Parts: sequence; C-alpha cells; structure tokens
Amino acid sequence: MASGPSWRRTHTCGELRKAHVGQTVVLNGWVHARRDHGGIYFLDLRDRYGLTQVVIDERLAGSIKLAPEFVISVRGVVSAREGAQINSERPTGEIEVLAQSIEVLSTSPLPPIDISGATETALETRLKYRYIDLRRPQMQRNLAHRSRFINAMRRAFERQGFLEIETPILTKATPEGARDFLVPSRVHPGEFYALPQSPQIFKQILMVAGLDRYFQVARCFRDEDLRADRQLEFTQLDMELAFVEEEDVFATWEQVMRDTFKEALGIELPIPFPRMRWEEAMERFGVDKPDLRFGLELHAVDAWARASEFQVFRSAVEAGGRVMGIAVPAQYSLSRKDITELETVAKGIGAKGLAWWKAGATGGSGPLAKFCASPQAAQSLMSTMGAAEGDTCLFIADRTSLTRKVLGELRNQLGRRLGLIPKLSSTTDAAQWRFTWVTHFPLFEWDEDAQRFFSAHHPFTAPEDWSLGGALDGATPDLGSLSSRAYDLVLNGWELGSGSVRIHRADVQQKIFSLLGIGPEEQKRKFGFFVEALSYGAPPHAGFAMGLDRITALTLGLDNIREVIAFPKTASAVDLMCGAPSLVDLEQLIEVHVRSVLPEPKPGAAPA
RNA sequence: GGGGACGUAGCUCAAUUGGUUAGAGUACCGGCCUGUCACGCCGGUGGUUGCGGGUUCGAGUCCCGUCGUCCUCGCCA
Repeated sequence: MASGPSWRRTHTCGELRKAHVGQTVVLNGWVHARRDHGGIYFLDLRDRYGLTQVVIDERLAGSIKLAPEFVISVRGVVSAREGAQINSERPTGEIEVLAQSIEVLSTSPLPPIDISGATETALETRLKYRYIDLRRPQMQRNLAHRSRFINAMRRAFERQGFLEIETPILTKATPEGARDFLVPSRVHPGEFYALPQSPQIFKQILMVAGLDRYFQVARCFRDEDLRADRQLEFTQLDMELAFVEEEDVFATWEQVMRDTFKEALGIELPIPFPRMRWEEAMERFGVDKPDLRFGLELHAVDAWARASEFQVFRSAVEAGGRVMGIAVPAQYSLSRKDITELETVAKGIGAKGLAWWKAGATGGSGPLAKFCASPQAAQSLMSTMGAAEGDTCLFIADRTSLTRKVLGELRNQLGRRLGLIPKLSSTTDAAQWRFTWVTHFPLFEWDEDAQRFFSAHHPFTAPEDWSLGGALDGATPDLGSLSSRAYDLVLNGWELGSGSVRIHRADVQQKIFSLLGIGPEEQKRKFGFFVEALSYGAPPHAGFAMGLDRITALTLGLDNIREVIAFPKTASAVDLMCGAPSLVDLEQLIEVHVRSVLPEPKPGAAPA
C-alpha cells in the first residue's frame, strides 16, 4: 500500500471496472461536469485516463461547493450500475463511485476554453491558455500518440543497432540554408553561437568517428516564416549510417516505419516503398512530393503541340518550354464554372491561362476544339492524354518549371475537390498510407536574385557523378543539370523528411564549396574543421531525417502540427502563453555585449 | 515583405440599406427536482462590438490607420 497524504489517489479516472465493486477508493481529478438532481448529484471526474461518475448524496458526503475545473479528491465506494444506469459509451460506465468525502485541492474561475469539446475555441485563446487547452481529451490523445509513436521509432532503431547520441544546441552558424538563431557569447565579446538547423555536420563527424549507426530525436531551429506544417523549432528523427548507400538507408527506414506503424497504429505497412526519380515525379505529378492516392497524372503533349496550329502551344515548345495536361474523366463532369475557378488558381501561380478541351473524336468542344477538327488531331490528342470521349483535358503551356508547378497544384486541388482522397481518420487500412521515395534530386538550383547556384539539398550531398561532370578535373559542366544522391520520403503528398548519400571525400567537398562560390579562405573559416575531419579517414556514409511533428500529425489525420506540439508558436512566431519573444533588461544585453538597433517606428503607429 | 479571411457576452455565433435598449445557443450563478450522463423546468448575471481616428442627426455595420489570429506566396540548404 502506497503511503502518502489522505487525498492521494488509489486509482485513475479511467481505471475502475465491475471487478472493483465494493472497494473503497480515492480518485483525484478535475470537475468535468455536474448533474444536480436535488439531494443527489452526479459528477464526472476527469483525469488523463478518462472520466468516472461520482455520485454525491449530501447526507453522506456533506454539502460542498464544486465548480468546473476544481481539482478534488474523492473518497468513496465503487458501486455497480444496473440496467438503464449503465453508460455503455464510457469504459467506466458500468460503475460509479459513491462519495463518502470530498476534499477540494484547488479551485478555478470559469475557464476560457470549453474542455468538453462542445464548441471549438479560437486558436488564439487555446494558445494563451495552453495549460487548459491541453486538458482537453483530444489534446491528451494527440500528445500520447506522439509519445507512443516516437518511442516506437526509438525501439525500432535500437533493434537495428543504432546508438542514440546527443549533439550540441549551442553550435556554429551555418552559412547557406535557412536563417540562423543566434546566441551571443558572454565570455567572447562580439561572438555568437547559433542554434542548429539540424545536427548535419555533427552526425557526419560521428560517422568519421566510427560510431557507424547514429540516431537522435533532435530539436532543430530555423528562423523562417511559419506555416501550418512549419514551426521555428521542430523535431526530427535524425539518423546516419556508415558504409552504406541509398538502398541501405531506404531499407532501414522501411523497417522502422513498418515496426512503428504496427506498434503505434496497428497498421501493417507493405514494404518496400516505391522509388521514383525526381525527374519522374515532376513529369508525372508536377511536384516533388506526389500524392499517390489518386491518379490524374500529367501528360506531355509537346509533340502534339509542336505539330498543331495553336500558336500559344507551339511558341511555348519552340521557346524551350513545355505543354502538359491533365485529363479529368467525364464522370466528374467538370463544369465551365469549375474550369474558370481552376484557371484563376492557375493564374494565381503564374500561368498565363488555362487551355481546355472536352475530348471528342469529332473535335470535341472548348477553346481547343478548332485545333482538333481533324479526326487525326483529335484522336492523337486523346491518346496522348489517355483521355476518353467526354473527358475534360486541362492544359498549361509555359516554361518547364512553371508548367509542372501549375499542373501539380491543379492536380492536388482536383484530387480534393473531386473527393478522390479518402479520409484518414482512425483508419487501419494500410492502402491509405502511400509512401514513396523520391530520389536523385538536382544537385544545384539557380537563384535568379542572387545570380548564383545553391545546393538543392545541402552542400554535403554527394553528386550522382563523383567527377561532377568533369568539374573535379577542371572542366566547366552545366551545374544546373547535375544530379545528386539526395532523396525525400513522401507520404500522401507530404514531405516527411529528406536525406542523402554524403560526400566523404575532402577533395569533392572542397570542389562543391568552390562551385557554390565559397572561396578557400571562407571554406577554411567556416568549414575548415569539417573538411579536415573528412581528410582523416571518412567512411562512405548516408543518412536521413524525418519531421516528427508532421508524421505524428499525419498519423492522427491532422493537417496542422500545432495539434501535436505542446507549446507551439503563432504564425507571427509568438508564444502567446508566456509572451516570448520579449524585451530584456539592459543589464542582460550589456553582459552579452549586445546593443539593440531597432527599425524606425512606422508613421502613425500607436504608441506602445 | 505581398495576398486573402477573421476579430461582437466566458465559449460558439447572429444582428436587413447605416436606424429603438446589440440578440441566440451554450456555459456560469440562484431556485426546484433522488438516477442523470448534451439531465429537465423556472429565473438571473454577463458587452470598451480588438484599439485609435474620421464621415454622419445616428456607426457593430461605411472610410483611414493600427494591433492580433488564421491560411497562403515569397522564404524554409
């Protein structure tokens, strides 16, 4: 028997069953709901584990003032409920606790959040009073799911011989990539630590150090604007292996995902996951994170366009661009209004227009009909598009990247609008979880504003061709066409994470830096230690990191990661509960040798 | 930085073309009720319509500014 104060609970509010009838128990929890019948009243007591009905007969328990969200201790006897009194909706519905005494442990004013879930409280209020919001059974379920999911992943990695190793939070600023969060050094005036955007360099160095198989549940920080699926700080399951290539990483993760889905969700995922080169994903789906739960794939109609009389199509192809389309089956009967709305979407992304054609062997209808007047032209377009009589074909003609981007977005919107995406809520149907690896991303991407190339993934990514198209030997290849050994894992249109085979050769690493415009002096200052580490016997290695906020939200059928983060920030990067960020005392700034230089106040702005 | 939506009672929302004292549901408080579990019935409290300015005889409603929240583009190696 546990000793302790008289109010200490003997059971939780989700625990008592018929087998406990007759026992004297003590429950602790929050007053969830009351139903007063005069002389007798019913109380639902709530904790993390559930609800238990407490029956209060004032002749036994005495008169006591209870209001919502009071924290109380109830001592009483477990009693069976009979017949119509049984609540079959609740696990504890076959019993109730007859109160003998009640002690109020804590009181509460009327809470600003409806904990019962009858109304959906504004997010702003939920975040300000997060400690109340988190009492809601749904949030407790979300956080419990997250905990179970991540722990299952941990076990899955340990079974495969991985070591969990922590890396520093106070580290060195990373050039390239996202904006860093900086932390001033008190000891070294004028110098700064940075919070890690990821443990990338550390995990590679762990491979050089011979740790061979590393993983970590790692907090990452990126000072960029937030989104529904992005926070300033987020959590990754980060990992790295030595003496491996792509397929070893894929196989490891497939097993981890299979184990985790089975343990945390009871779902038997089929493995291996399909693989698809980046170029194929872009060509078939228009995006690098294809949602494979529905069809509506893109079709290239460049050849047809080149031969056609339609000037818009011809000139797009002749200018080096593309003409591509989506065929929407006749059964979805896309209306003129639907098409106009889709055109608005397309133009919003940057398309000049949206051409459409209702397929027909005798020319069909719509703006393209007159270019399909000949049966040959109509038939050829239908077969290129994989379209049948009556299907609606939507076309974009533009430079390659925009054509893909617009059609990719239209495809996703059509998938949603036409109801092609099944609901994920609490499903155990493995077929609804469509994973795919997307491989061989481009190595570099051209940045128009900066007028230079950047790493598409990060500068430690191995090229598909170690000679870098001859650049290693002094040639000057077209950097934009080089392919990398970077890969993403995609689930139902979400990017779950990314990784790559790394560069383990100091010469190739230095060449990549040079191609990115980072000269020898800058390389030495920023990455000298890392290149030096590579020079001391670096094994071939590769790795991956998965966004845990995203995967845990997705597996709950949620599309906002705030629902699986205990204390998230708003879209403007504010913690509404504690009021961060905030001003600090001048003394604190002086101590870390920092002076605030504020932007000019906006004219007409209200005084603070 | 750009675009869009929103801000009214503790919570969720309504309020006609600018027009009487800003309403409803729910919650809460009080009363009644011994088997409810969305308890029921009766009564009641509760409002700086985010904030500031303007137009008007009159502003929740129109205009300007500002603050905040959400979504989104840019951004996120």
